Amino acid sequence: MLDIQLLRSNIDDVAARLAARGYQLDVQAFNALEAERKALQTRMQELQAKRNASSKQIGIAKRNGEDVSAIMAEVASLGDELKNAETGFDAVQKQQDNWLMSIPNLPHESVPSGKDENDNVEVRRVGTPRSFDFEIKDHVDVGAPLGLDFDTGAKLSGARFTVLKGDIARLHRALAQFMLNTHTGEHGYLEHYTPYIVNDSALLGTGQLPKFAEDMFKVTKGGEEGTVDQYLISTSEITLTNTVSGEILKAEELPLKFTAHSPCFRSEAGSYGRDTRGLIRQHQFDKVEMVRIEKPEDSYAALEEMVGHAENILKGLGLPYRVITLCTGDMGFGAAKTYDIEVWLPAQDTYREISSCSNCEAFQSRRMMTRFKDENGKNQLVHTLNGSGLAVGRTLVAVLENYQNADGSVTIPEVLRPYMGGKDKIGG
RNA sequence: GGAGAAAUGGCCGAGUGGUCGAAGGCACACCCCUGCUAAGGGUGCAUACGGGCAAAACCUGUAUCGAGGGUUCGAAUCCCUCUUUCUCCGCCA
Repeated sequence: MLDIQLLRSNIDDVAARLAARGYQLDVQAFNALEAERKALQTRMQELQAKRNASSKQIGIAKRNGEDVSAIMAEVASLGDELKNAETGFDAVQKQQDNWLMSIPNLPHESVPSGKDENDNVEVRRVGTPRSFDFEIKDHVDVGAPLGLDFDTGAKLSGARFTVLKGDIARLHRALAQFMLNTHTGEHGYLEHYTPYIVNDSALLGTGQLPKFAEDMFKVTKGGEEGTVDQYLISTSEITLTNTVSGEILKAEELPLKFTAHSPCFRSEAGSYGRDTRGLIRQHQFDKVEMVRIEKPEDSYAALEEMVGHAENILKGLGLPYRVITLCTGDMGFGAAKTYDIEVWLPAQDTYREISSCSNCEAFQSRRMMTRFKDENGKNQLVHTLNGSGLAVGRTLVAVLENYQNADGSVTIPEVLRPYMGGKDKIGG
């Protein structure tokens, strides 16, 4: 959520910055709504003040045993007018809130401007794609004999669900373990285990709602709609970030660095026909997530550091990758700046996204009301960051493709072998 | 699932219809006093939004005592619904 004060004082500037990310801010509509709000609020508050003053007088008069019928009559006449003013104000306020909640974040000044993914800027490439002296297979064909089973997944749950069996299930688990151990042991993140079902308030906090309900899986308890809507998490960014919603943190507690391994559920609405083959785009996939709660002045250094933490996983696994800065037009709703990490997939002969690290600045904390007390004792909104470290399913894809051998086996990256009972390869 | 109790400021805790945004204590900040320590005295100390202001300081208004509704001229206090916590019973991995 943007600061409404900024909209009030600098709306043209805000509109221009939003235009860079392809969002048309309706300045006129805002100004009209704002004028209406101001008039209604002033009127309402005047009436409330009048009522409060009269009620106070009644109290005093009664205590002194005086006659109060005159004041009673006077204040009674306020009733309807006050009720109307309150109703009107509430309606406008709600309209303004909903609208505000649907405006994306402002891009940071360092973000390259551009229209779509073609305007993203490559920052660096690390590692050299391996050259193969045999006909390579994609991960679907490499994985099939090892226990990668799309048919059974489809039988159980439909398209975009998969069953992993045997060594490949273990490899999948090994990847998550390696990531989690690295982030907790070497990067200083606190491991969390969190719910996979959350209330809508959490999704409002991190920005999945109100705008992106169609991307989520909604769940019901016993088949009945409860008093609050609940959803499967699409990322543990939601739970990790919302652990501090509504809190006023102490400055010395910051930064907070959280990590969790969780499944992610995404309806993938609107992606029919895209990445239908294989594990790339699933309704359910695992991810190890990093979340950081930072002081504003530290958040951009933290973003760089967190990208480095995600990169360390790829370096450890020996997978070639590149880091790109998303342009203004390609960033997600809540991000002020995003780096994507793309891993080399030899069968696709291209780099594919495997991590996304974003600084949301105060966009989420303003929605969640997460603040900290600064040196002057003032409450300031924190900055929130999140990043995949990494998407486990896609990492599995990358390992299968990059480490495949001519005989159909897959070499296990060195760092994973302790998790694989010491094996150096599977299959073949 | 059943029965009961509870939810108040950073924390503890008083407050059952009227100068209550809320006593008191703790914590915290500043000042005074005290030759250390401890104790004592004073002052300050919730949040959001609106208006005044170019802005800060400040002044002022409104709202907020788990959430949402209701009764009333007036609600922390009464009524309803919900949420959460605790105790007991049942069920269950």
